[in-house]
Amino acid sequence: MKLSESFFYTLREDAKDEDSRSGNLLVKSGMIKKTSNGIYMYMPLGYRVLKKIENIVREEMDRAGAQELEMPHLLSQDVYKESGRLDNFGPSMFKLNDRYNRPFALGPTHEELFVKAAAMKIRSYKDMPFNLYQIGNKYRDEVRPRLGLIRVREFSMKDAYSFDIDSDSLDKSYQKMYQAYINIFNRVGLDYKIVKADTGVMGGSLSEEFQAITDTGEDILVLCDTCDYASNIEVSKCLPRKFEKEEKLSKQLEETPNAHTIEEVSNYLKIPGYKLVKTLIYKTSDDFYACLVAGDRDINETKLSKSLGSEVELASFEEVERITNALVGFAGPIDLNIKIIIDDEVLNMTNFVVGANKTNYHYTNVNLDDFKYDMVADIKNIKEGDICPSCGKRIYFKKGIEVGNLFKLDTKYSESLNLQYLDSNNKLNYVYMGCYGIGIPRIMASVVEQNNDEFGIIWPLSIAPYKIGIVVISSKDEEQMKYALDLYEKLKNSGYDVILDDRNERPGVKFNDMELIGIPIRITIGKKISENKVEIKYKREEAILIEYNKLEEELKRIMEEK
RNA sequence: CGGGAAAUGGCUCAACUUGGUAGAGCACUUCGCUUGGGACGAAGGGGUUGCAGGUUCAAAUCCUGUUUUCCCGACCA
Repeated sequence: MKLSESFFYTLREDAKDEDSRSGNLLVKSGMIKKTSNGIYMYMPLGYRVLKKIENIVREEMDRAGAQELEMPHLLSQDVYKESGRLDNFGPSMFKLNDRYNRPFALGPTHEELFVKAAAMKIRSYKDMPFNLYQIGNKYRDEVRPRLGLIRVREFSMKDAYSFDIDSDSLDKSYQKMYQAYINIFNRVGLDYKIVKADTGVMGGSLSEEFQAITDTGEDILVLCDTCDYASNIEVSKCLPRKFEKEEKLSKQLEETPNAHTIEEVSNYLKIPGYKLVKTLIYKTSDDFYACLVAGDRDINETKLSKSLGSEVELASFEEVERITNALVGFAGPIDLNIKIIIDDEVLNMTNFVVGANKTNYHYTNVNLDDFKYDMVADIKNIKEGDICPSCGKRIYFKKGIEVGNLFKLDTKYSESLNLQYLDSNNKLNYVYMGCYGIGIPRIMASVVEQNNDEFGIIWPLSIAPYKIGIVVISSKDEEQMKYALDLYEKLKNSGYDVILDDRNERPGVKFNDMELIGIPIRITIGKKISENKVEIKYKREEAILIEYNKLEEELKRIMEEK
């Protein structure tokens, strides 16, 4: 592509409405443009990157034996009614009506349709295994779109679905996808971790995530270098701490004026947070629960909701005050008339402090015999520096962007949508499914988050919009232009992605643009061309001067090496 | 859906407090000059100030409503 004859622009100023480094760089370099909150145009340059990522994904999926197809995005809501997920998605599904007022939706995910597709083929155990996938847009009315391409409402996703006769066979299909994912994320040049994760609205028995490591990430990863433990904090186990044994004392009502928060109470009573027990009131669709954790811990709502078998939500201030007969901040388990769940760590605690369900009062020296509880479970978040649930050494945190996930769905959807097959004993069985997602724009954003500097993006060769950029120092110099055009044609004919910056601009403008849009290999044709020499530069490394006719050799070397 | 901020040529912002009919830099057009790190000079074009009401002789400016965007807390690729 010749820049002088192309749609090409970059911005000089930062984008005012972007809140992430990657979003800002992608907008500034003319790759994307926001049209609405969480909805973007992909400009020609950005579109090339997107398509290159898609193609890598496609190649690896095909290589793993999956077959590509295309599903509609406009779907009757009946599709989700059948599986019972219409309510599950709730407001995050874009809903609309057709002219006869029949309810439709823009597809947020496609398990149901793939089951229908699979049903066209599956009759007997001989019909499996197989794996179907598509690369297409998903629509989700996210609560808060943000961070450029990281959380958007319309995005291209690769979603694959495997169909197997039993759990062992599913495991093999799953492993194939796992390996394909490793290949994909290596090829796009991401620094990532694979972590255990929550199965969420997808359901099923196992979920793992591929997480791009970056501080911009929205997820917290729990990692251990000693044993390779890696988990999303949402589902990470947290072993209870042991505390020093103490003689049990009897409980005391103590005035704690205006001490609502753990910090205020621990300051007022001059005791550390781990001598307090926090009581938080949660509600499910039909009940309230008091949840107790050590004062210096946070509740993990994912684990809590797993333990209760229901979605949970923090009760409102009004509800808390009605239940405890006290202002918020003084809730406690003693004489409380709702179900009580205690974190397993509380079992190890003695002589602790709890709210007294009376404004401005707490109980001190409380022990487990002082109140009844209905359930013990691990409902706390693990903290940095806690011991590793797997090997007992210390864990640490990193932030990540979820770029891919794998789920073992087992028979969840085949049961709700009645997908069965006949086994060799002439018995009907439910099909075992797995589903596997990759967010294409998220890869794009994550790669930018991980590969940029003060000048701009630094694309890896594999997904750069163009691998090579030729800069002509003076477009009015006939000799320079002659060689540049010659080189441009030659490289293009050899199959390289190449752009030629032949604009009538000063060299600084051209260099800055090449760096902003992140072209990995820059060839500069300037005055030295009269001595048959040009400059070649890989990413931000030092430029080197080489003979014009040794260029192709050098390019080959770079492509192979990097 | 809650809490905070903003909306003015293509972009980044000023003028608003104290109403008087909109300005700068960048970008753009033409000419000249310049070409190894976002040059320079001259002359130009472009905005009914997010939208709708209201107050006023007069509204970018004050008031009310509304929409959109951004930031802080509950979803997921």
